[in-house]
Amino acid sequence: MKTYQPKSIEAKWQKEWEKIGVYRQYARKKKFYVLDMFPYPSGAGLHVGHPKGYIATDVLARMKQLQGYGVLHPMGWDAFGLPAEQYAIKNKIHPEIAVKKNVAMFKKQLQKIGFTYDWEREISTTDPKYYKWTQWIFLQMWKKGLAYESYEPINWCPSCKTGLANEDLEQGKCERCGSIVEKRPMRQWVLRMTKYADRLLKDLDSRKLDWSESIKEQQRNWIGRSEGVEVTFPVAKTEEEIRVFTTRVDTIFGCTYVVVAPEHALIRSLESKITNLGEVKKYIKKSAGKSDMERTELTKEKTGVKLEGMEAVNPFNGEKVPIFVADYVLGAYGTGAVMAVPAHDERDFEFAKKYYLPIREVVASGKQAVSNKYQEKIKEAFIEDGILIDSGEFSGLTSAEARDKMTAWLVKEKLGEKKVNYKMRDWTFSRQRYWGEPIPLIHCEKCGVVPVPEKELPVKLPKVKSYEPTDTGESPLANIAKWVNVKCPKCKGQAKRETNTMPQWAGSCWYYLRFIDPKNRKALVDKKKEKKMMPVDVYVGGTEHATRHLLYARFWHKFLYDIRAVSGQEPFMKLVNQGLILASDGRKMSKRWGNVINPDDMVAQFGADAFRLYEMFMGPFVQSIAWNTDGVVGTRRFLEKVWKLQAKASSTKGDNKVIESLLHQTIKKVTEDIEEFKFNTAISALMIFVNAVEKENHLSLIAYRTFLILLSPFAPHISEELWRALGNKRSIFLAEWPRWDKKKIVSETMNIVVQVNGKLRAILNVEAGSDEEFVKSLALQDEKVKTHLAGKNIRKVIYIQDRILNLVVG
RNA sequence: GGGCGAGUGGUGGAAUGGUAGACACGUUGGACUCAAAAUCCAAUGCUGGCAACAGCGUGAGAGUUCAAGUCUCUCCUCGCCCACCA
Repeated sequence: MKTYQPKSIEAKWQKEWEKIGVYRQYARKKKFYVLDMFPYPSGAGLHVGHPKGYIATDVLARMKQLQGYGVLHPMGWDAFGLPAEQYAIKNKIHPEIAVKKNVAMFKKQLQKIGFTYDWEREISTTDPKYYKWTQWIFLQMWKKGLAYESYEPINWCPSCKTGLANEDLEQGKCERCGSIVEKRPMRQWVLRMTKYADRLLKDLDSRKLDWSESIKEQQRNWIGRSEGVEVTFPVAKTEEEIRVFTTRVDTIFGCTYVVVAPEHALIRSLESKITNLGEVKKYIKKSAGKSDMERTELTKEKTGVKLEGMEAVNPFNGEKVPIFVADYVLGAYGTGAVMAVPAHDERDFEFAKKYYLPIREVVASGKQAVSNKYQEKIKEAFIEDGILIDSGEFSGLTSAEARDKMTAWLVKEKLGEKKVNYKMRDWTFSRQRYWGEPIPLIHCEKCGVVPVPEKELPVKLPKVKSYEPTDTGESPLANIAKWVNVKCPKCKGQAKRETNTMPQWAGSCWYYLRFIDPKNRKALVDKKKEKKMMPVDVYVGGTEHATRHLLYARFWHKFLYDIRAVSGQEPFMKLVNQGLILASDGRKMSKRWGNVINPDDMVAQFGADAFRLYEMFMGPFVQSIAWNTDGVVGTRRFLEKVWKLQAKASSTKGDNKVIESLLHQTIKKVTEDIEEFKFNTAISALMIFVNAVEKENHLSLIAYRTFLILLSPFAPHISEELWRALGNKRSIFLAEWPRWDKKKIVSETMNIVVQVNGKLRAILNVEAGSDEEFVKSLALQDEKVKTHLAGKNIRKVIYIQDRILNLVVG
C-alpha cells in the first residue's frame, strides 16, 4: 500500500472527471439546481473565505447526483462595475484585460479545490453575448414604462464620481469607498421597482420560500410598507393646499403646526405670500448643500424656519396652524409634508420644544381614562395607541376605531384618502462610469428617446483611451464622438446615444437563467429548458446581499414572469447564507490587515480534500468563525486514517452487529445533515465511524464501499482513488447513494440512564425494549443507586423505555 | 431607537426537555527513535481527595417540570442589519 499523496491523486482525478464529463447528467429525469452567488473576479484573488459556500454547494451537488438527480451546478463571473473598474484604473490596465486576467486566476484557484462546476456553461456579465440580453431586458422594461428618465436629486459619490442607488449606501456613505454622499440633481434612468413593492413583500410569505427569517425581515423593512391617510390642509386665504401623509390620523386634533420639506413645491408657488422669503430661501439653500448623512444625523438638533404670512387649516376643526419648512421632513417620502403632533410623535415633540410650539395631548393611555390635559409639564411624547380625548365627536374612541371613522369622514368630505407608502425607492439605474452595460437607448431631437432596435443588440461598450470617471455627470463614453453620434432608428436624423451605463447589479439580476441555456442566441433562455430547471432549488451566498442583489433579482424575475419570459414568480426557493471565515485575529480577512490565507497554500500543504473537509468541519455553516490552520491538520489526519482503512477491507466476512448498526446510523446522519447544511456534524459522524472501525481488525467490503460513497461529497479525490483501487471501472460519482435500514440502526442492547432525584447514578446496559419492572429491579441492585436510596422512600418512578429511569425519593 | 441572532472547557464546537462537553484542535504523560518529526496508547470542565467517590458546572436571576444548555419571564453582554420613512 502506497502512502496517501493528495497532490498526484487530486490532479489525476480532476483531469479525468473533466474528460468524461462526470457531472453533466442533465438527461436524468429529476433535476436539482444548486447555485452559488457568482463572484467579482477581483485582483486580489481568492482567500480561504470565498470557497466556503462553494464547497457547501459542491457537497450538496455531489450527494444529489449520487441520489440520481441531474444536477446543475454552474459558475460564472460578475465582472462589471466599480470594483473591477477601480482595480483597472489603479493598475493602469484596461478593465477588459484586467477582468480576463483575474478570471483566469480565480478559475485556476477554484479548479484546484475540485468542484463539480460545469465549465462549459461558464458565463461572464461582461461578455457582449451575455449583456446583449441584459440590455434586452432593460428595453422590455422601457417599453412597459418601467424604466423612466428622472431629474430628481440623487445620491452622488464625489469620490467614485457617479450616482448611486439607495441600496448602495451604508449609513449615508458610499458603500464602496466610504465617502459621504451628496445630493445632486441630474438626469438619470430609474427603474420603477416600487410598482412591484407589494408583490415583493407578499411573496416573501409564500410557504415555498425557504429563506431565513432574518433575510426576509430585512427585505420587509427595506420595502417598508406603511398604511395611512393623505389629508388635505388648505392654506388659508389662498387656492393652495398641503397634502400630508400620516399613519396616525387619530392624533389630528393634536396637530399644532404643519411642516414641509425644503424641496416642497408649495414654497415656490407661494413665494409672493411669504413675508420672510429671504430667511426661508437661505434655509433651503443651506439644507440643500447638506448631505443626507448630515441631514439625518440623529444627534443633530432639528432646525426649521416658519413661513411667515400664511397658515394651514386643519380640516377636522378648522383650526389655523403655522407652517414650517424643516429638513427633518424628507422630500422624497410620502407627500414631502407632515402634520406635526408634538404630543404623540417624538420628532415633532423635539421640534416643538425648541421653537416653543404648543403641545396638545389628544390620546390618553388606556390606564388614564381621564383627560390629562392639565398636567403641567409633558416630559415625552406618548406615541402608542390609546383613547382619544379633546377630539370633538371622536373623543372616547380607541385609536384604531378613530382611524377608521376619521378616514371614512375624510373620504366622504373629499378631504383625504387611504394611501400606502413605501420606504423603498425606485432604483436609480444609471451610472456615470465606463465599465458597465451601455443603456441601449438613443436620444433624438425630433423623436425623443428611441430604443435601439433589438436586432442591433448588443450595444457594445466601445474601446476608449481614458476610462476614468469625469466629474461632469456624464460617463467617459460621452467623449467618444464616433460612438455617441448615430442616426435615429426612427427618423434617420442626427441623434446621440445614451452614455450612462448600468449599475454593477444589473448583470446579476438574471444570470441564474442564463446558466440553463448559456449559448442561446435567440432568447435569454429557452422556455422549455427554463421550465425544466427553474427555480433554483438551493441558493448559497453571503447575507450582505439581502437588500440589493436578492431584491433586485426578485424584481426582475417578477417582471420576466409578467412578460412571460419565465414560468415562475420567484427565482430562489431555498436560500442559505454562509457565515464569514474570519482571520485568526478575529478580523475580516483583508490585504489591509495582512491576515489573508490563500487556499492555494492550504491545498498545496494539506491537499484539497483535507481543506474541503476542514472548511465544512469548522462549525455551523451559517456562523462566522475564525480560521485556524491547525484545524486542517485534524482533517488531514482523518484522511490518513481513511487511507489505511483499505488494508482492513475484505469480502471474506461480514461485520459485527455494532459496526453494522453504526454504519446505518452514519448513513442516516450524513444524508440528513447534508440536506440541512449541518456539514460539521456529518463529518463528525464519519470520524466516529472510522474511529470505531480502527479498533476492529476487519471491515466488510460492502461497508467500506458504503463509507467511501458517504465520504465522497466532502473528499471527492481520495474517495475516487480508493473506489477505483477496489477495481471499479466507473466513477464513484456514478454510483448510488446508500439508504439506511431502520431495523439495523436499533442495536440489541440499550444504555438506560438511572437517575435518583434527577441526578445520574448509574448506567444499565439492558436488552432493547425492556420494561419498567425489569429495569427498576436491576437498578435497585446497583450499589451506587442503593447508597443514594438508603433510608429514603421511593415516591415516584419515571420510566422512558430505552432511555431513562428516574427514581424520585424523599 | 427598532429588528434579527448569539452567549457552553484552554480553543472551534456537539447535544428530538432525558448521560452536558460528541467530534476535532491544543496540552500533559507514555511507547517507538541515537534524536526529531510522523504515528500509536493514556489522561484532559472545575473544586476536594492517594483513591473509590462527592460536590459544583452551559452570561446573571427567577419560574414551569420527576428532569432545563434546551421552555417562560426579567436583566446583562456581544454580533449583524436598519434607522428623522411621519
